[in-house]
Amino acid sequence: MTSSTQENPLELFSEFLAEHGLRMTPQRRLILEVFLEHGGHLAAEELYDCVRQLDPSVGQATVYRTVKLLAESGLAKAVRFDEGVTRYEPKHGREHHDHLICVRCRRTEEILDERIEKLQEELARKLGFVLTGHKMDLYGICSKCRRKEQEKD
Amino acid sequence: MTSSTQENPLELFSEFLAEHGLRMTPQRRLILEVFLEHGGHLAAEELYDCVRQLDPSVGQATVYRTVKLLAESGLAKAVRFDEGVTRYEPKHGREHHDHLICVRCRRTEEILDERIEKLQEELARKLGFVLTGHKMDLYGICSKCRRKEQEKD
DNA sequence: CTGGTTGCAAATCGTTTGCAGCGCT
DNA sequence: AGCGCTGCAAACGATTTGCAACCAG
Repeated sequence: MTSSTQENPLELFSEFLAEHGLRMTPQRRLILEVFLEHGGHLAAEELYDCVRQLDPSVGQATVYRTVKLLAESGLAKAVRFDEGVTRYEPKHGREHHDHLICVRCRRTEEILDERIEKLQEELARKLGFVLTGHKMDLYGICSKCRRKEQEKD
Repeated sequence: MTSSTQENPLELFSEFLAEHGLRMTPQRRLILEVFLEHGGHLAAEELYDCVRQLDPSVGQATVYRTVKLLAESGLAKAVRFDEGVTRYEPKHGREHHDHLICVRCRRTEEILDERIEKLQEELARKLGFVLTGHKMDLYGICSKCRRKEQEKD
């Protein structure tokens, strides 16, 4: 149970920082905690708002810089939906997944389909590419929002 | 051959404008022409550069505004890769497709796999969503770039 | 004429960066 | 002491908006 993939994120982040000649600080610790606790797809700006409530002295530049480090360390993953902002989701110990987003209420489901993943590989290989990653976002209207719209009619 | 889906884009755009109480202008005509002729995934800024070469009096705000109208009219489709800019591709009369992007040289292939499309529908339906659209970008290294990298070793 | 359209410049949004001071190690 | 870290504010790139002059219907 002490295998490296199950170490806690804080330690992993500290290790990453140390390996790169960087340091763990109270701000970074706090930002990481808030980020992990929230869980969802947080924009840097939103993360900043959350962090500020716990410690108003933290600057937004620090949040932006830290969230980038989290992405580099592999603890966070940057995701971009059809808006103009970069969001981050916790990645440590989590399986790869894609997203199903409700265009009305913005609720987001995580999805995964092995058959699709296989077909993606196959498709890329046929065109001479070696896949390094992919993103797939499905947009639709969730059942709750459809119900709401029917009530209006 | 005069069916509405095969009308030429200029007419379609004029119709769209008229239906919305808007007007066709020389600037809009020029921007549409340049956009269609280029064909690729053009950012508004790049489109502005092209247009400016033909008519330096056109302002960039006009280009940004027009490209948005094109997207609303259905003649263009906004695509966002992993950069920070919105690109537009001609959509009129074109089949839906996804993208396979080389992370080294940024070359982009258009791809389509019916099996994947079907699975996407199925996946969404299972979760109670009605799909309105999707985006799938595959990232990889193309054969040309792989060859280049091997030469360096 | 009227109301949409234009170019310009200023404003905005999300994000990055320069810098002087601070705090680990 | 040295080097990374911080908050601040200014800078940034992409995009949007306010406005007065302009022009299409």
